Amino acid sequence: MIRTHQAGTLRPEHAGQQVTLAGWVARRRDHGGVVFIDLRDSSGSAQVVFREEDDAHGLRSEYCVKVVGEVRVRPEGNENPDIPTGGIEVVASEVEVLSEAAPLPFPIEGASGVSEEARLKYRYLDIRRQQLGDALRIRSKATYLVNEVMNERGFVYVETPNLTRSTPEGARDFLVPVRLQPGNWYALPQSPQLFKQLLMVAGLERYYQLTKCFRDEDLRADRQPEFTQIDIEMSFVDQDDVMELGEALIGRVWKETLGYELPSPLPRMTYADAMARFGSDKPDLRFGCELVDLTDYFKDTTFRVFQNEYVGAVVMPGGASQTRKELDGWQEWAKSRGARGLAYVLVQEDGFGGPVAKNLSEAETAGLRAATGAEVGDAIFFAAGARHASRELLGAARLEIGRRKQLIDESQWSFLWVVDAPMFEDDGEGGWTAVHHPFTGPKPEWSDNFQDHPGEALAYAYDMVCNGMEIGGGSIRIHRAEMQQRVFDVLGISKEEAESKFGFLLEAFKYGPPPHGGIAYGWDRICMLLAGGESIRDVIAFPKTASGFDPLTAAPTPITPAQRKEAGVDATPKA
RNA sequence: GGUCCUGUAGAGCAGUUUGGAGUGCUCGCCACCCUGUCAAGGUGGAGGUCGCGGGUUCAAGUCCCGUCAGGACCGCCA
Repeated sequence: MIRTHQAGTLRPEHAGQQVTLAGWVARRRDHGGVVFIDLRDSSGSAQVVFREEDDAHGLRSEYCVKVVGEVRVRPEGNENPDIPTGGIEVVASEVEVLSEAAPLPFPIEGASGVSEEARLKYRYLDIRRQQLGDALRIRSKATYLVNEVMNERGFVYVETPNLTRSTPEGARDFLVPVRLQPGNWYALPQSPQLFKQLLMVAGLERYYQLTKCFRDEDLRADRQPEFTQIDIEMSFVDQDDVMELGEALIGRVWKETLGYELPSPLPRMTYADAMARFGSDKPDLRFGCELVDLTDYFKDTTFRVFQNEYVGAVVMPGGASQTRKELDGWQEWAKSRGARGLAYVLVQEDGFGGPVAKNLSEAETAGLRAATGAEVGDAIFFAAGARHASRELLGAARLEIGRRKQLIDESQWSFLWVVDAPMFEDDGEGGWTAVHHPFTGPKPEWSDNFQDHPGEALAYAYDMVCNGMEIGGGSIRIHRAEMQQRVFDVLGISKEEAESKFGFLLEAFKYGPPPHGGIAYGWDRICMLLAGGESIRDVIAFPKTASGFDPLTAAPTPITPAQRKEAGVDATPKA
């Protein structure tokens, strides 16, 4: 090794030792006769002192240097209690510049306000900064913990292919041309879903993998075109078994990275409750402002807007003092979400304000505060219309209220399971579509008759939710051909279609498939939560921008005509 | 596909409402001074395609149109 010690590990007990350090010039304080350099390596940093004759004036930020010197306790009064190595300094006797650094595109030390574009282009410098470096270290630590827990529990780590076949359902596939078979294409997996079920047929019983998944959809703060899942599948299990494992896994990760003890067992909420109370299938329980169902309350109303399948409300504490501009802003906000607007009343000392108030009868206004729990000074937002859409609107309004009024306690963790989601939802064209995926089983009580009531049947599925974010989701799968056929029937998938899309899975299920179920956790999102990031880009070493561009490598790039020809991009597949 | 925000020196910003000389701030960079700092300090200096293209105007960073890039959201993401 070039060095004998790591800078961040030096303490007063090292005093008197001759050490060799290697790292980067973090900060320099040049006093002419004496020069201080903070030498940083992956362990932290330590102050190195040079005297005039050492000629350290030429050292610049982020030069990579080797320093030989003696550790000593700092002179009386010069200790810095704010840093771990503040009790000592290294008196340099020798310095070697291992490599120089050009002027930096942004500071490594100090100020954090740098555009993400610049940070991505010089990602290696961004990672040199403490925040991102720490985030990647937390991610690494958490990854080891996952492997530890899964190993302890007897899971078999299996790698599944990244070059596989396109399955038409779900997200858009990334496609890869195949030179050896011009005109034929691989797809990158959206998840190893079918493979892990095959591994259950294969008798492995317990499978897991930290695996990349690929989906060619528009990006968001919590979505990248390639992302990582902890993919898990288990045989001979019930829902409770998968949930127990998940709690143990996530609990261990939170405990050993953040020292936070997960409540055990985690609270469970049904999908129906979550929608009714929070207008979301992934409720953030860190604050109140629950939705109020006023459908009954307004059942005899003369106000036509409220003569609807569903009328609900959410209260904004202190919302009555909003300016006209702010209240108009809510209308714009609602319209941007595809709603007509967001009716509201303001609860004032002398009655109700706002344009909707005059449409309500005396009897309706009289009980409104009691019905909604609103206090003087609050605003009440209403949504009326189709039940599901109205609740989603109110749920989104609730989150917006939480943000604007800073009701969310960011120091809290709110974990829960959301269970009993519907199996199917209206596809808007008179048919049904799978809420989870077509291999998700019904809850046991629906196993015989889900096909007769597709709108009501509940899936044997579960989502783990943390702070209003879905961090994992799974289900108990169908393992009987007869039941799978009934699901395909509901979804309008013909035998031929099923055969062509999932034939290999159905074939496998002829050979004694065990009952099985599993779950997949969104690893980037989990690491983002652990690292306190605002975007999964904050925990990914080399992420892409919202348009799928990588500013560092400038990928994607055009291909040459020769590459195009060789790859067989334009070839017609043989019949 | 849609809505909104942003783009000014290497970084972060102000200036754009009300058009008038690239006007300014903090940091960084370069030179010099400086023997106890730790966001060191001082003096001086360099550094600009105001994202790009077009238009209006005597005059555009500023107004208009288009476009590109980044970000947030809606659609989408079984």
